[in-house]
This record gives sequence, C-alpha cells and structure tokens, in this order.
Amino acid sequence: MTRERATSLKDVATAAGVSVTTVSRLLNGSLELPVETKQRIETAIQKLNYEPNPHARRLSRGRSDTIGLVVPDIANPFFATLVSAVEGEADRRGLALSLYATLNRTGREIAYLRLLDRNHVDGLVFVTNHPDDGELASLINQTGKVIVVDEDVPGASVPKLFCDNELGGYLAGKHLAEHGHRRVLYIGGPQEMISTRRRFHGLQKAMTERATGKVELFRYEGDYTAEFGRAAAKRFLDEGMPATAIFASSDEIAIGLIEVLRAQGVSIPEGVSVVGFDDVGPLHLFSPPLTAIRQPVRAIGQRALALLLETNWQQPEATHAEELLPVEIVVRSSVAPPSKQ
Amino acid sequence: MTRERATSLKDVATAAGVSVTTVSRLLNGSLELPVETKQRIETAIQKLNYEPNPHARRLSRGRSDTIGLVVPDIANPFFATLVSAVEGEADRRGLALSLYATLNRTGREIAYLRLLDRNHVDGLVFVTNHPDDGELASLINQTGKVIVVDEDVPGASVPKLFCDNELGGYLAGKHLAEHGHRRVLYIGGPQEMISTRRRFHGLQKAMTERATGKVELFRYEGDYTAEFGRAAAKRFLDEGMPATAIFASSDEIAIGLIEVLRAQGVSIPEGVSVVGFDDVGPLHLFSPPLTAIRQPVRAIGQRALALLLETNWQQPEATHAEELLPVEIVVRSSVAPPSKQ
DNA sequence: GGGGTTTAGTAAAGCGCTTTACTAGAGCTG
DNA sequence: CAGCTCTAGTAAAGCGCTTTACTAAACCCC
Repeated sequence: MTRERATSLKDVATAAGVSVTTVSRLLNGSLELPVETKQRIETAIQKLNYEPNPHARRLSRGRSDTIGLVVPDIANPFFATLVSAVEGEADRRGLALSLYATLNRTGREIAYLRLLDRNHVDGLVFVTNHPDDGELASLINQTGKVIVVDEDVPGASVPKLFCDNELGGYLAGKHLAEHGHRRVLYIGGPQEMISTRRRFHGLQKAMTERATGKVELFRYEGDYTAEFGRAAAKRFLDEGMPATAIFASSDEIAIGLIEVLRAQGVSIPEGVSVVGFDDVGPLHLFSPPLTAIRQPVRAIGQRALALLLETNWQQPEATHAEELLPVEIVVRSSVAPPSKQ
Repeated sequence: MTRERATSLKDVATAAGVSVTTVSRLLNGSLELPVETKQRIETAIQKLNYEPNPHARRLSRGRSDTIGLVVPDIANPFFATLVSAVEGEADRRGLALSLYATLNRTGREIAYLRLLDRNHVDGLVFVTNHPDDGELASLINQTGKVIVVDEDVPGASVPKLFCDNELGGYLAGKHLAEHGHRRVLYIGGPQEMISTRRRFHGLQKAMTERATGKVELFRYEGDYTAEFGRAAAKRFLDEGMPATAIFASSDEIAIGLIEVLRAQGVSIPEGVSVVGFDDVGPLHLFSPPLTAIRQPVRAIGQRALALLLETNWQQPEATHAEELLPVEIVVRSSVAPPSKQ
C-alpha cells in the first residue's frame, strides 16, 4: 500500500550491471545483445517488476500513444456503443483512450480540441451534435489530426465519417410508401445539421418516387432527445394528427414520441405508424417492436480510428474525404397501412 | 495543419525577457511578481498561444491528474451511465479520465491495474463482474488507490461502493409477495458474486416474511447477459414454468428473458410476472412496461470518484469501509397476481 | 602485426517542466 | 554606513526515458 519510489530504468541497469542506454535500447529493439547479457537484463526487469514510466516515455518520444474521443454524452446508448467500439479498436492497436464528454457546451469542445496541440493526445475522434458557428471548424483546421464523425462540422477540412443518412431516409420513406402512406411527419434533429437534412432529403426522395397519390411531408425539427420527441408528439396531437406515419430520426426521439402517444391512447401502428433511427436500444422489445433504420455504430467507431491512423496528414487532398457507411432497415411491427378515415 | 514545434516555456520566457523558472512559478502561483512583469509574461503566453506540455508536467510533478476507470463493457447501458457519471465528476474536479474496457478478460484487468504502479493514472475506479481467484485482490492490495465498485473483489482491502443489493432483492420480493406470489424464480449473475447472493438473500427474506403459504424459490445463475436471460427463459419453459414470478437481476437478463417468453407466447404479467434490476434502459416502453429495481447509477459514479480522492490512503487498510447506496423499486406493469391454475 | 571490421556496448544531450535553494540589488534602520 | 530585510527574480538539479553519436576491445585477414 505504501508507494515507495517506483523502479526506474536506472535501477534495472544497475541491477544488471549495464548502462541505462543499453536497457532502453534493448527494450526498444534498437540493440542486439548476446543472450547472456539480455537474460541478465530481463531477469533484473522481472525481479524489480519494472515498467516504463509512461510520462517520461511520452515526453521523450514526443508522442503519447493515446487518442482522444470527444462525444456529446456518454450515457446515450448510441455514443456509448461508439465509445466502446473506438476503445476496443484503440486497445487492439496498443493505444490508450482519453474520453471527453462535451454535453454540448461549446467551451468544452474547444478546450478538448486544444488538447491536441500539446500532444496531449496523438489524434482526436470528434463527435458533435449541434451546429457550429465556424469557430469549431477553424480550430479543427488549425489543429489537424482530427476525424469528424457522425455529424458534420461544415468547413472543417479533415476526414469525415458518417452513416449514409440519405439512404436511411430513403429506406424509411420507401417502407412507408410501400405500406400506402403518403402523409408523413419527419421529426428531426437541429435543422442546421447535415444528418437531419440528408435524412429528410432521402425520405422525400423515396416518397416522391414511390408513394401513390399526393405526398405531404411535415417536418418538426429540434434536438435528438427524448424530450424533443415528447414535445413533437404533443404538437402532432395538437395539430390533429396530420400524418399517418412518423419517421423519428433518433432512438431518443422515438422513445419520447412513443411515451406520449401511448399515454394519449394513440396505438401504434393502428393509429399511426412509426419508424425510428439508430436502433441501438432494445427497440425489439418495445410495444410494438419498433421498425427502425440501423446505424452500423461499431463499424463507425472502428473505421474512425483506422482513418485517424491511416490518413496521410501531410497530403492535403487526403484530408478532405467524406466517407459514408451504409445503413439498413430493420423491419419489426410499428408500420401498418394507414387506417381509412 | 503543419505541426511546427509547439511553443514551450522557454519560448515564453525568452519572449518576456525572464527566465523559465519565473514563468513556471508564475503559472503555478508560487511567485508574486510586479504587475508589469506579470503582464509581459501573460502577453507572451497569449501571443505564442502557449499551453503547458502535459507529459513534461506529469513527469516533473510525479502525478498525472488523470484517473482510470476500468469497466467490463462500455456499450452496456449500465456501465455507460456509470462512465458518464465518473467522467462528469472527474471533469468537474479538473481531472482527465482514461477509460479501459476489460470485456471480462482477466489479463486485461491485471494489465490495467498495473497502470497505477507507474503513476500512469493517479487512481483507479475498478469495476469487474466476474469471480476472482484471488489474483486480482492481491494485485489491488499491493497497488493501492483503487476503489472497487458495483461488484465485490473479495479480499481486496480498499474502499468499496455498491448499491444495496439486499435491499433491492427485498423490495422485489416484497412487491411480489404483496401480489400473492409464493413461487418465484430468481435469475442471477455468477453465483460466486456477492451482488447476486445478496439480491437473492433479500428476495428470500422478503418472501419468507411476507408471502402467504409455502414459499418456493428457484434459482438460475449465469451471467448478467441477455444471452443468459434467453437460456434461463428456455430452461424455465422446459421445466414447465415452476414459478409464477421471475426476478431477473439485470436489465440484460430481463431483456433476454422477455424476448424468449414473448416468442413462446407467454404473456407478461398474465402468464408470469417479471421484476427487473438496474432500470437504466427504456424499460417503461417495453411491452409491458417493466417493474424494476432502480440502481442509483450516476450517484455511484460520482461517489466513487469522491471516495478515490477523499480517502486517506495512508491509513491502515482494514479501516476501509464498504459503502452502500440505496435502491428503489419502480413499479410499472409487469407484475400481477398469479393466475389461478 | 597493422589495419579494418565487428561486437558490445556507453556517454551525453535532450524532451519540457517543477522546485529548491540561492542572489543581486534596492530600501530601510539605528 | 554597516547590517538587515525585502523584492524580484534566477541557476541548476531532477523527473525517467530515448536517441545519436561514439568507443574500447576482440577478432580477422593478409
């Protein structure tokens, strides 16, 4: 329990009767040694239970072998799964992970971006989910070694990785159109956000292409939260349920929405059909099991790390790519043909 | 984008025409300076956009201002919420958080514990959820500065923080007894684990005290996973549904259980009543909304960090206490009186 | 047996900061 | 004006490691 001074390279060197350099170079593989000496050193390491001091090593090497992950909120299952995937991939590659939650406060995002400057971390996987006034983008550009994930930061010239939001919207729209819906409510995130715009665009495209009769699309936009889902549901009811189907663009929105609809006695899918987005929670156990667009969350996390490590940061054009990962629709029981009325 | 050498203390010192010591001491508040000099230094810092190099600082100070959090699986909503709470509390206190997922591999847990040795982190919040053969406990004891959370590591002489598992079991049992159940199945985690034993004990106590008629308790024990929940459900059905109520000791178990029961056409609560444990997922939207024991997950995370920082680590180990945080029962619609049959 | 090559290492600088111990000079006091 | 105190700093060691450049000794070859 008492923490005596930890054993250092020097202790090992002394114990093995060699110089610090020798041990260090052996450990780093930049020195061949006769087995006998090697063994002596290794024995000393064992006996003294030596482990290199990471701070000294980082200072000396000028890198931290740590990557940073900035997310809006870790408790949100979508981000939690993303964190899990990034952590797993980082560990697999021998990197540590520093985790930062912004809770959508701009000050935080900026502070965390600055970490990179001081090689606190070697790179950053950055997830935001609110609009940027340009400050973030310019900071990202002058910082480098950032991958923007899940939601765009317009103007940032770094690699970006999103799910195929438009495809998601399209799949939802297609599914609804095929069930005969033509009046659909879209409940999206903040309207400046590219994710919500693309999802709506996909929905619109599918409905236009596939629905029979005059297509009517309604659009409520707020946050990707259960709270906004509840508010949207109330508004929908207040407005006399103008649509026969709802496309909720996050699990949280869907949760809030369903809470209120259920409380108000609107049954799903008889009263109104619902399609969700994300599909990371246990939507299959909901009442009814919820049809949703599934994001490849783990794949996004893994790919983000790969991008961070494999991008050639010297090469300007390499840093402008936007990569989309496909989504799929998971059909359950929350969509039915609109009731005649 | 190009990363020129970051500005160091020396650059600031030169720019301000003072020595490195002066700047350092000013920054650390161990030196009073005339406003004029102070301003000169501060201007230089601004202009050069200086930020201290964390690795140098840590090396020099001998501490990292970082705490480590080891959890079995980040994607699990329970742990995700815990991570979120610990991160928030760490940030509030100006500490960084390093996150490690063990995925229940013993080697990993041990490797992460060793991080502490090298003052990689200043302290560790440690969550495991599988039995220990004593190796972990002894490593924890020789490491110090560890808080064991959520699940016990028997033999570890460090502060421990759990939810009141026995109370949880008791509340579940009481609720079931009050609805007239006397034959109850307990689906728990690994039987060596203290959490599952205490929950069962609480259940038993409540049933014995409160149920009318002969109490029959069944006990399946496996992992806290949806998979085990499914297996347990199958076994329950295979054995001809010997109980009228089930107490599932994690959200995941409950999810797996409900999946199978529902697929087999057993309705809840008519066919069988169910009480869950944890209540971090959207159980209120399940079909039916699930009655569950709620863990104070965020409070656990916050308290864990407080314990880590406020414990007097000099004091003899034996005095480290075990602390319990209360749980509550959230009554929804998955419990009904047993059907006459 | 002189020169080259290989083997088996090592010395020392440097990473960027903190911290302890110290000092030059100004101002004050009796 | 000698001696003291106070102000405004500074020099230098040290944290523990990496890395570059170097060397002493042994070996080999003609």
